[in-house]
This record gives sequence, structure tokens and C-alpha cells, in this order.
Amino acid sequence: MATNVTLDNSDFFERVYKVVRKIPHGRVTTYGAIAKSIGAPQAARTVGYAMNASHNLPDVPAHRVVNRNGMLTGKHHFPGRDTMQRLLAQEGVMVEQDCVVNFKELLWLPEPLI
DNA sequence: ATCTTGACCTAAT
DNA sequence: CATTAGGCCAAGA
Repeated sequence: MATNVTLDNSDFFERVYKVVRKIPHGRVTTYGAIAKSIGAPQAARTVGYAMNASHNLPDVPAHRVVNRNGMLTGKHHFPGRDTMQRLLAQEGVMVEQDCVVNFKELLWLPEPLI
């Protein structure tokens, strides 16, 4: 029973996934917002790292997560060339020059976990 | 066990 | 206004 530890809710990654899964369809958020909502406003870097591991989880839309500038910094980590942009376009999110158009309006801020 | 890297952010110069 | 530096957490070598 003590062999499984990665499924613990106390894990940083699991917390990130939980928030990312809450991102509405056709909406985007930032790493900093996620980090802030989980109680680690300065651990935005780790959030991105968690996303990298979230590739195995189809429930975690990593393509909806961009940096605070609305830039698709992680698009290079997706399979193919513009998979991230394509996924966003499918949801109605237009991307120009690796930047989300109307990013400010499409930005969705998660509620802080109290 | 230590060092380096990484899909970042904020503050200071 | 643009650039630089520091900090944070986690995983790999």
C-alpha cells in the first residue's frame, strides 16, 4: 500500500493538474496563476515542469496553459510543430506569432485553493 | 549526495 | 522602456 506515492494529493504535480483540469473550454491561463492558486506564487517554474509530466494525462489540457505574456512558450514541447496552436484554434483561440490573440479576454483565473 | 537544467515570474538597474 | 539578476520546486546525470 505504501508503494504508490505519486498519486498522493499532497504532490505538487497533482495540485497543478487539478487546477489545469478546471480550465474551461476555449479559455487559457498562465503558469503563475496556477502556481498562485496552489499556494506557490513563486513556483511557476515547477508548474511548467509538471505540465511536462502531464502529457500522459489526457485530462490535463496543457495547451491551455501559456506564460504570463500569453506566449506559447511550451509549444515546442508538443508533438509536431504547431500542435499547441492547432489545439487552441480548435477551441476558438486564435494564435498569432506564438501569442494568444485577445489573451487578456481569454485569460481564465482559477480560484485560490483555500 | 551535488550540480545543472527547465513549458516561469517579479523586482531591480 | 529594455535588460539583468535572483528565486522558486522538481527531475535527471
